Amino acid sequence: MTTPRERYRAQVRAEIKEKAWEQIAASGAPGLSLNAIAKQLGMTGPALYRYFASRDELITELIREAYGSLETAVDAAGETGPAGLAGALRTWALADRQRYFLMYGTPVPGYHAPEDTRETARRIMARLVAACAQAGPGAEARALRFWTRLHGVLSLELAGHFAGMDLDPAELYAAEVRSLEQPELP
Amino acid sequence: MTTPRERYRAQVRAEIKEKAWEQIAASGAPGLSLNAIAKQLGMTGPALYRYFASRDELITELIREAYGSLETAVDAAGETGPAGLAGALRTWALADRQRYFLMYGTPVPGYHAPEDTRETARRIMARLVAACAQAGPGAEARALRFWTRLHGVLSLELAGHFAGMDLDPAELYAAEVRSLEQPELP
DNA sequence: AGCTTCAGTGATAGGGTCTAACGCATGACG
DNA sequence: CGTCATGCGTTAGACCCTATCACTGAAGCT
Repeated sequence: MTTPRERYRAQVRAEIKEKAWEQIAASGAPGLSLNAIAKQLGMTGPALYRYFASRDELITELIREAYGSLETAVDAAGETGPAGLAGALRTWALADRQRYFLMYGTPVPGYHAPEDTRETARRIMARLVAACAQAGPGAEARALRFWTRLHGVLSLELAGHFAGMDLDPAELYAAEVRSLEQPELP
Repeated sequence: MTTPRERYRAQVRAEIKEKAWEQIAASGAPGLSLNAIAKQLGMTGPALYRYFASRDELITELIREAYGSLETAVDAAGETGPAGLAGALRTWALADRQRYFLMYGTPVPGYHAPEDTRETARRIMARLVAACAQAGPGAEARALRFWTRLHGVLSLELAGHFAGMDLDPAELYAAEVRSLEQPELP
């Protein structure tokens, strides 16, 4: 049973995170400003500290959400095999590139992700291994290659490094997916 | 012929960039502070604006330097073929991970790299294509795979995503290098 | 009805970027 | 060699930011 206070609190927390996502999409994580969020919600800056202990904690919470949403996206791909999973990953990433970079982008020296996101990461990896198991032997190694190769194409595409290169990122991505379906020579 | 003024100016600019690199290595690009740099050099914050028009311009200059240093690293690898080039890339990246992420990390929405760094990037890519040409047909496609696959492993390693996974990043990297040496099935 | 809890406020400290006006030394030049 | 302009570095200040603190007032609870 939730009290009215708790419901209100959850509501405001959700609104803060929503505005935070908008700001991050617009100007990246370093551009996120608690003051600006508060203003958008019609309150003053310090009020937000009722809901998040610090700016870092808010960002950590967003990272948590990002991991969670990737997990549900991967789960939703279900038993569609490696190719289906790869497709789901790409559409998920393209839906919000800054969300992708929040997880896989430039690390902040000294920052360590909380343990629960690392657990989520492990679960996602397990899903990946399971999907690769039905495509041949050596599921772990296959899943690892899957991850690194797709991340390679995806992160470069999302960062805009293919701009002006007369190249279709989707095709490049698809080619890597195909490369993962055939067995690797030692 | 350089005047004393010019020499002094170049010297101070170099010192600023040196301290900037130290700060970036220690706390990432968002943590770079002109005030802190000025203090380290024994002057006050505004003095730095004699040397760089803005914080962004200083960072842009560092990005330029990063591209330049990667180009010289790649050039130094010379005619050692794809494998040698891959090794040079990895040691260059490991030498300063934040430098790598300055080039290939999270992009800032709205920021566009200056044209000369894009030219440097093209030259580096040309080197890569040349190295791949001696390893078989389809040099461009091969070079592209080379780039995306190595970046995939390297960026995940540098960001610490392999931590606690009981896995040797160097071996993973080497495996990808091997994968690039064999011809790809369509 | 009274009391407690807590959301939101303004004030304040301390940091950042960046502009503007000002002293002052140094190099340039007649 | 003396004069003068160039330009380096300063302080002051505008305007951001995060974060803390004491306080007010309303809402919920007993």
